[in-house]
Amino acid sequence: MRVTIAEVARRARVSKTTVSRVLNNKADVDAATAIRVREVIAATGYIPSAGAVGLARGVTRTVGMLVPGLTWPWMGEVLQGVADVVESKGYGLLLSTTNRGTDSLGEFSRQVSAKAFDGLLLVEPPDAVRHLRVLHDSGLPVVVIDDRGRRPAFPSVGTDNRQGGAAAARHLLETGRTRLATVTGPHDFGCTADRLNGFNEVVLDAGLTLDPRLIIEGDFTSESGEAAILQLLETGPEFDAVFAHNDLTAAGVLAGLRKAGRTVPEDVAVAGFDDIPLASHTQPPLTTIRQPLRQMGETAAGLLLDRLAGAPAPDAPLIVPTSLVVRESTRRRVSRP
Amino acid sequence: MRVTIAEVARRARVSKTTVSRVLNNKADVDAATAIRVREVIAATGYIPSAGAVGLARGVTRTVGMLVPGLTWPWMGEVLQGVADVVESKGYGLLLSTTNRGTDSLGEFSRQVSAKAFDGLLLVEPPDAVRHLRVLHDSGLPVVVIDDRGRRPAFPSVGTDNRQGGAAAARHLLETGRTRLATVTGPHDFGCTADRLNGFNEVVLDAGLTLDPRLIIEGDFTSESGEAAILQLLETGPEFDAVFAHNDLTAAGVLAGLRKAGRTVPEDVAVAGFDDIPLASHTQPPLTTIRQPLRQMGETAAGLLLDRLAGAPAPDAPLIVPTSLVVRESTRRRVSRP
DNA sequence: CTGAAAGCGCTTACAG
DNA sequence: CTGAAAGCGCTTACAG
Repeated sequence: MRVTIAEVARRARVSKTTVSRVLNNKADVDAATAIRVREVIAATGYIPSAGAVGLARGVTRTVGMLVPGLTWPWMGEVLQGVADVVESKGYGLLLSTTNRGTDSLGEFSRQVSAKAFDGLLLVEPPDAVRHLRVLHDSGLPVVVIDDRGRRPAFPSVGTDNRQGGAAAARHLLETGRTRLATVTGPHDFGCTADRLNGFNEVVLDAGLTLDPRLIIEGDFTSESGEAAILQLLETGPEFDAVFAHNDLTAAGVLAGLRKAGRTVPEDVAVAGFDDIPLASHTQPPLTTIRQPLRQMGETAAGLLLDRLAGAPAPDAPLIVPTSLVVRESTRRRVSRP
Repeated sequence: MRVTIAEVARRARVSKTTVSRVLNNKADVDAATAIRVREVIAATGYIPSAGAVGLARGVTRTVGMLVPGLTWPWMGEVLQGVADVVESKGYGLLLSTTNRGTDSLGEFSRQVSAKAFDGLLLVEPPDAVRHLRVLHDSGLPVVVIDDRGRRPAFPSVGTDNRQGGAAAARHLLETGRTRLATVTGPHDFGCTADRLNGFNEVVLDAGLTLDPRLIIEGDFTSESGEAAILQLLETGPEFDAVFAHNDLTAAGVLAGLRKAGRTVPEDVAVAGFDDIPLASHTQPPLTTIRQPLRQMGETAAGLLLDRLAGAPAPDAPLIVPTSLVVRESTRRRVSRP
């Protein structure tokens, strides 16, 4: 039989009110009384029912998190970052996915409306945006983890895609490459434009230009990377480096180059974006722009918890910086005579 | 302002009892009344408060899931499988990790005791086993997803490690290899023994024997795979195939062989276990024994939900079969004259 | 077929 | 410093 506050009160010969007071560390409880109550609590192993507390207090100490899918290569890191801070603050994490489509969103909306959680963490909502506006406007604190650079209307945390693109260009130029190709992400993603712009800017600064024929749109899959390279090799101008807008694409680029008999990094240098686990295991290991995924998760969760604690929403997206991770795929060529 | 059952009752000119009845599709409600109530519900967008329902009914329609870490390469698939069935049944998924050690476990135990969920899904509890016994004995339905082959005392779902090991051996022998090396998982994991035994059995059946000097213990990291191979190459007898007990280890094996100048699959064939996303992107792509991770998650969640619905606990672990995924790393050698 | 009332396990004014 | 009572938003015997 579960022990309740009434049982504790009975055993400690006080009212439920008093037990509640010591439970919540309110002042104005006689020291001796408090000790007695604490002893009973310890002896019975009493833990307040989360549901009852939530109902009485109007909060759940739970945050919801809605993600498009759990199998994406970078999702684990984000989740871990979120879980770390959420748990350390004593909150629960209620996870939902959108990948059953409308069904999931319906179910999810129910949970929201059922007040199953106090705040909401969102990863890159696919087409749920209008649902979200409603939620947000109805007072539910929302923070989005934005890997697409959409700069949403809600508080969000993202990464510096422009700076990342610039770092990639700088690095490729430093290793002596001059004919730079790019396989981008989908053109309607904000991050694609940002990465491309940062990249382009550095190239221009170096007195070079980006050949438009060397910019191919991909879709963030390795298949698209391989296809892009094969196409480039067949019909495009020569190039000595490829910047892929994510690591999966870069892996496809490596595969394509290998099939075509080009060596990396001797013939062509390849750089990716993300630094997913795969990146260090490709052949050759992949130079990439690291997204601080875990830190993004931590930051987002921290921001949400702050808002639940009453902090105002920040007026601009929180941006965590990328960093360059150099591996074999961009090693400087041995200079030829 | 949130709309409550009282508000719906007032507008529909019935009692809360009646509203509750139509909400829960009980019989014995006048058709016209029911329609009227439903209209009010639709008009107000009323959704019952999950907390209040839970308190009144004594259940939360939420399952907890405790995982050692979210960044493990195969965790995403398992989570996705779990989330799919849990969500499709209208349950919530409350996620916790153990990776803050004792803290997390304490927090988690609180949630359990606070009755924050109806049942519990466990991934390979590190040292939480005795906590678990207590929970389970106290009536909380528990299902463990077992990737270590410990054959726990609770209902569990696992994979057929023995059969997987056998399939690996069979495949390597079929490609003409005869001197088989193995880099195992930690020796105290049940899956290590099972994979090894299945492997060994097939080898014996083929009239060959496993050279004990060609069996090295690893720890499931790529570093351990690379180290094992380098050691074998330096001090061990010759070998023409390696079975690594997981894909990460196999990736290390590939790296070690490459450093030593051995080619795969020409000089040495390599097979892994798991089929994590990495496996198809190594060079050469890795033949591996696929663990049906997502299916394991689905099965475990289904089992738990069945138990919540009153089904008895199965008396034996549920075992989902592995399958062989053939890629380049074990391609048959072109026969030499 | 329907409703008043008690109860789920807490918290929180309010009164003393 | 302490407790009785109302309330959080539901469900469920029970009575009609």
